[in-house]
Amino acid sequence: MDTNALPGNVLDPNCPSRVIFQRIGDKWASLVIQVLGDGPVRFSELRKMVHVVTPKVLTQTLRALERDGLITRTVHAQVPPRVDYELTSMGESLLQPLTLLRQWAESHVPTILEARDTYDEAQDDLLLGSSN
Amino acid sequence: MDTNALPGNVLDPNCPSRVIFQRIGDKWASLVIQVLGDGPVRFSELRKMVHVVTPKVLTQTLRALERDGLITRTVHAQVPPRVDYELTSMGESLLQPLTLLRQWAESHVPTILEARDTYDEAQDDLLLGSSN
DNA sequence: ACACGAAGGTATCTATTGGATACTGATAGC
DNA sequence: GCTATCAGTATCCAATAGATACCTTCGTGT
Repeated sequence: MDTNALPGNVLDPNCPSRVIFQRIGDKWASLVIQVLGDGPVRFSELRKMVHVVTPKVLTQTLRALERDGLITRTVHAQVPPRVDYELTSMGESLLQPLTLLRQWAESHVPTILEARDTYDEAQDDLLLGSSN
Repeated sequence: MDTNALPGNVLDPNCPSRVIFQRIGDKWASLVIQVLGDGPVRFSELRKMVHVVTPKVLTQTLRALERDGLITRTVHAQVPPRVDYELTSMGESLLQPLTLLRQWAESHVPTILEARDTYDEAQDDLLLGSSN
């Protein structure tokens, strides 16, 4: 009997919502989506904008996002090749929650950096203080 | 509201906001914070609620969140020991954007699963194409 | 006296992932 | 021919996540 007949329970590892939640939180995926918020961008531009990501990892990220229907990949038959990545409407719908999160992060930078300093100093004191 | 001139630019790898943004998106951190949204929880309870996380990784996650001032760690001097983890007010302020993201994920589960099926079938067709 | 169990972790080892770097293939321009 | 461009692969190595075993402290049961 699973306690999660609900469609979404991020705490249940068997629930797809957890996988999806973690895909959104992916190191690069969320950045890519935010970059694409201003319109289609080609591969090499993405690499420059979301620096410093290696081509392998960027490709993996883009494929995963494409597979999940968040972006589209359009190959223009020309040489040198041109490939545009663009948000789908579902991808666009993710923009707002992601932006809120980014704004939270940006507005709390000073507080967090301060907390880190305090924490690190306390750790130093522990190590040096008792000489155990 | 100008989001580009802010001191934080998640696209800049040298900017702390990117590090913080990615800490929020961490696989376990975001789940832990949501669990703590209902009040303090002890270590062993966290392990059960956020399954399946190993103690090592949970400890790493909790330490990182504590260092960033998002949670507090309270040791009760008793045997067996009791350690409670609790959101700080900053941690609580993260709850809402995180909840929005979770709700987005949960509400888009069916669409995404469908997109995956479609994508995977297309890939299969490509691979088998020569023999079709 | 002895062992056991609970809670909150560490220690250690291996599997998976991420990252750096080099390379490919098609073609247009020199 | 030689080179440059673009969108990736291929390969190898380092960093991270995960599985498992173990530690400590003390109250309780036998």
